[in-house]
Amino acid sequence: MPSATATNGRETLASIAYQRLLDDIVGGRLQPGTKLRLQFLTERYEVGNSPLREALNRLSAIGMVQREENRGFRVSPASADELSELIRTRCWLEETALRESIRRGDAAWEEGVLVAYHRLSKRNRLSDEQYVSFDGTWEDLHRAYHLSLLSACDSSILLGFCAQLHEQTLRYRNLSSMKDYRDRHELDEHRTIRDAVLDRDADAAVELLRSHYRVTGEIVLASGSLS
Amino acid sequence: MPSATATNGRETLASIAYQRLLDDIVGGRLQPGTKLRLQFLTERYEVGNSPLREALNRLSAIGMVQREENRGFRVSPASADELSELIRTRCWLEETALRESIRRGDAAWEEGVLVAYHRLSKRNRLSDEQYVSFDGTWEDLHRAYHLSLLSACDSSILLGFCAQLHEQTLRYRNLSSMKDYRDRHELDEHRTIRDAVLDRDADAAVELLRSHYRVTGEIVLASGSLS
DNA sequence: CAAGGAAACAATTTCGAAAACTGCGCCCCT
DNA sequence: AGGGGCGCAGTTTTCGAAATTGTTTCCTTG
Repeated sequence: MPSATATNGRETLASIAYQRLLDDIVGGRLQPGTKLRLQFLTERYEVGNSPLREALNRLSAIGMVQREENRGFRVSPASADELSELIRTRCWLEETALRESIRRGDAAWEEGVLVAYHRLSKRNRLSDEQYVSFDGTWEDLHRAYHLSLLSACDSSILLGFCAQLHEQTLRYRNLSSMKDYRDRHELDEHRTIRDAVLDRDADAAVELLRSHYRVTGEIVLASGSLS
Repeated sequence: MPSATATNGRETLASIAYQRLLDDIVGGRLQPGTKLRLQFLTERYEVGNSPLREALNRLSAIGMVQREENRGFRVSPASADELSELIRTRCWLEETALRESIRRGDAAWEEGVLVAYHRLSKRNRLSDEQYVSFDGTWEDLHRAYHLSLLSACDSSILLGFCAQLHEQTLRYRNLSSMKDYRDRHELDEHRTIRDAVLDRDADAAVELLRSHYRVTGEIVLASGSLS
């Protein structure tokens, strides 16, 4: 099967449109503030307007697009202010989740963190082209790693909020033009965090994680490209 | 104009359906787990299925309804487990927001808290029937009071999450059959919290707020009516 | 009699067109 | 020259019907 729309079992046009729109917004291919006319979207994604409206409504609920009654949708604007608010909030929420996770996590959780880090580091050494597997993109592995750290916090609600913030900051990262930033010291940071977490050193792990986010944020901010 | 659909300027059928559905779900008039067939909803709210689907999609993004591809929507189930997760998460997030609010809040914020409490207490003394004003229902005032406490945290994202959790727990409160619980000691608790907040005593305020939520949660849990 | 499969039914999802709304330019009037 | 209203083009929103999917029932078969 060549064309892979593989997510899980069921698919509707609305979900497909949702996924592709989300990808294009997070991936930076749809610039912040862009007006999203239905005619344009219909041509681009080859689905009717009903599924598109469904997708847009769902995206507006997670803050990826803005809705104005009777005036349609546009990609959520991006600003330096919003980015720092995003990072600040993310630090708060993930501190809570991480402390709780370290406090409550069992052996299975530790192993999950270990495996997630392993996959990420393997993908980091090998380039995207060499690395052929079922695991998904680097971003998928990155997301999986970060969420695995928090996964033992025993609140799927909090976990969902953190995932939402992850997606939002990922968009800012993709908007700034730092393509090969990936291999800088990120892997070192991820390893250090992993070690602190597995040592159950909550204070150290939290400080490392917050610094990880703040540094990334500052690089994005410094790269210009934001108002 | 007799019939007041007054929110603000613009209205679409989709927004109206969204509001009414949200009201009915939070108000407990649509029981958890209820299958939401479009035909039924069309008759009940007198709008076509396109606006209804829009409303349902938006509601699913904030966790009020569940969506299963190709199988439609149902009101999100309610369980004792989810309620305690909700309360736990809410305590974490509001602790963060409240501490930050107390740390950063200015005079305008203090006055906002004061006014919100005043309106709530006035509505508490007078019954709904006596009290005629532009302020909205008791629940509106209650929500406004709680959010005013957090409003200086300088993160509209966090504030939005807290509002979402408020709505979810409100649904559980309405599901349990404690009608006249309102006047028990709630006003006392609200006053005590207000005083601690205006004294800038973060530790005390947080402890009072968390206890406020936990006690309410336990009363709801004790009232039975949940699996 | 149980199991498998096809057909009818019920519900959701999607499409295409009509209706409603917004924004803008134009004209008229003062 | 300036201000206000009218109408037109473009877009969104909504509706009603068609297509798709899931479910049940009944018939056939081993």
